[in-house]
Amino acid sequence: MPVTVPVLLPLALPAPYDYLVPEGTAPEPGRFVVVPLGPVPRLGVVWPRGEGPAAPPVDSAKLRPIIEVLDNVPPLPRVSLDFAAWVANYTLSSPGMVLRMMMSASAAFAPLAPRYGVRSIGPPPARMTPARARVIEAASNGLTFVKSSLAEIAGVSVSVIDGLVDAGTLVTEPLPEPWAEPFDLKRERATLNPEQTVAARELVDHASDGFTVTLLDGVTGSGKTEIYFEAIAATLAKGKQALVLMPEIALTSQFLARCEERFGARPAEWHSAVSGPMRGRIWRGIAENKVKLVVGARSALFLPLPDLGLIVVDEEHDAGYKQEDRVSYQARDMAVLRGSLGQIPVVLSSATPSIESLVNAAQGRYRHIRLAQRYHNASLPEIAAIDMRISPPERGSWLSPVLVEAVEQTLARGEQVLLFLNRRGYAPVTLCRKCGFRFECPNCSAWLVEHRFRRRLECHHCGTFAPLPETCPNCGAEHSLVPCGPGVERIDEEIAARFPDARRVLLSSDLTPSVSDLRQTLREIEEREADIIIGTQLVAKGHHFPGLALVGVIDADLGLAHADPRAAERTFQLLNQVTGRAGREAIKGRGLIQTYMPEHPVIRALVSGDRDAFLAREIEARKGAIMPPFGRLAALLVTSSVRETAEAYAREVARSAPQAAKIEVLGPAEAPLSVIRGRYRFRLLVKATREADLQAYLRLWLSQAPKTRGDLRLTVDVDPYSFL
DNA sequence: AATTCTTCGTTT
DNA sequence: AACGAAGAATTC
Repeated sequence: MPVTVPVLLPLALPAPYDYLVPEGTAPEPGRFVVVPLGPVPRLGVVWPRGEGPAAPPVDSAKLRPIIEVLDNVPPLPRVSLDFAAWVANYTLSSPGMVLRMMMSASAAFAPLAPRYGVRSIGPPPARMTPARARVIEAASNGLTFVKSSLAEIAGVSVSVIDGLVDAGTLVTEPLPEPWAEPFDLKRERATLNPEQTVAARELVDHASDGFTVTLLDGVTGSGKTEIYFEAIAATLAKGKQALVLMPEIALTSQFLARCEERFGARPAEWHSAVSGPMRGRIWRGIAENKVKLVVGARSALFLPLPDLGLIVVDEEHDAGYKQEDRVSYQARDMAVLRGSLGQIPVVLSSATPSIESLVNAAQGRYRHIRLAQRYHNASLPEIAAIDMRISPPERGSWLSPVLVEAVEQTLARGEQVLLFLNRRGYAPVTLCRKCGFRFECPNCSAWLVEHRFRRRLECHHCGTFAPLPETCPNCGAEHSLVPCGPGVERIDEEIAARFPDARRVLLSSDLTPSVSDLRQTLREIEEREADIIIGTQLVAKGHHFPGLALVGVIDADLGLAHADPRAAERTFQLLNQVTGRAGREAIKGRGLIQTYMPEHPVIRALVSGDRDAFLAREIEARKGAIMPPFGRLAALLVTSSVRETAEAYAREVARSAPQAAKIEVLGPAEAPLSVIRGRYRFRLLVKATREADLQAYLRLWLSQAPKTRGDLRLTVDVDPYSFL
């Protein structure tokens, strides 16, 4: 009888494949192995026998032996294997694709090239120069430096360093890993106010209870970070690993600095902008249980943390936690699942918690800690709506006179202003005044957005761009093209004209694509090197600007126009978060919201600060409609380059839907964004009650649905967030 | 996901 | 009959 083990490959396959192992050896589950797949060797992971979906037994003649067992790479911990199986099961994706996410650090599987640095060892060079002296001075503390950074500190070129290495003054040696430095848990912590102390105590006291979920729900500026720092400290003190998830990578820099202040060492950072070789080192450090604190984007959830003791999800309400492409998952929900598998506490932190989390707290599934006070007794910003029907902006302007005056007063006091508009570019639509032609994306059902800095028209859905022509492409008229509506670039233009002496910063993801540039800009704002910040939601999320006194929302109605069931909740969260940036410590904050519907419940809730009444209404509405979290949703998306093909197939799929109690199938309906990248889109929506087994239903349905053919694609999104 | 196999239409 | 492109099937 040949001895085999199941091996899961990071591919979209339904189950692991069996491979032969030499007699007497049995690589344990989680071990990385190289196996032949067809003509090519591939990296895979030994899977536990009998877990998850199994392929039908295979002809023993087909079995091929494992090529190599990677004993030098730390294996995936058992909990990661379980997690992969659960996530695959929950999201209806293949376990291989979840494994792929866990292996997204190819450098971790190659032999590690140690990084080298230089260290000063003494004898000064025979020939001394001013440049050399500066280097010796800079390196006099005896630490090992990365060559380029030492050169930068000393203000010399790298060749000077090389010269000193040749002269024997500096020596080249392997750099210690950044996490080799131990955390200093005895450091003096920030003084917590009584409310914070109680909250921190509660978190720390329950840290050993195994799996618990705590919703840390505190107004902006209430010091939630300081509170969960206590839980992190307690976790690190036990020698366990802690994971902090953040929705936006740009936010992590301020968090890293605070960690360093609090614990005296930097956590490992994990997101898409971390370089390949660095990913490899961090991945290994984590798998070897040497890295104890990780801060990262949603993908960090799939790191091989063998001794995880705490998960914190910061800004838990943020829609950025939902991944839509490939495996679609909600990182906040998967974090809770990971916590339950690891029997560890999970902390969800937010100033505007998601309705899902609030309901879970209200129903006793989550513990609920509320903080009503701002840290250092700073007061909450005063929020007011500007009724644009009563105080309309002048012609060609987007700012109401009320907002303009408030900006003037704030600048006069030497305080900072933030103007928020969640729309990139200069103008969302450009049309011809003569014939009414509008620029539309050739591949998507969307208007092209004018970007004046880049001097072109762009599609925000597929990325195509074209230069803005001089004449109308339809009627040939000259000087007839007019931009309609504002984007942040247009607000920037207006501010430049109105306040020529103010120092402006325009923050938009397309203008500051590199993380380091963005971090630099955020730092400059913090240092008060700007008076007016104009930005998209990039500025709304988490970053703290100490000098900010006024936040102006240019168009509060933007997010409310959609028929999206979460539109009101999301708009409330976003605007509460962005206005909450105003005023901390010594400065009294103010938020002004431009709107054409000041009577809308979202605007009223923001102005009155009565969050609970607004949320209670939203919760009741969800309950009545059996929408999440009172019911469950899944979306099926059918796409094809031919409209009729997509529609006909979507109907076939709908017809094949099994009958089930407590489950309802709606559609197909043409998606609101009916074409993206040249593909026509039709949607089906599955509504189920909480008791129904949604995944089992979907699996049954998909197994009996007609096969896709040609360029048809069918994707499933469990717990969809976007309805476009 | 990547490669091989199958089918079908076109070319010589 | 030979060739090529496009789609379907297979990989332990």
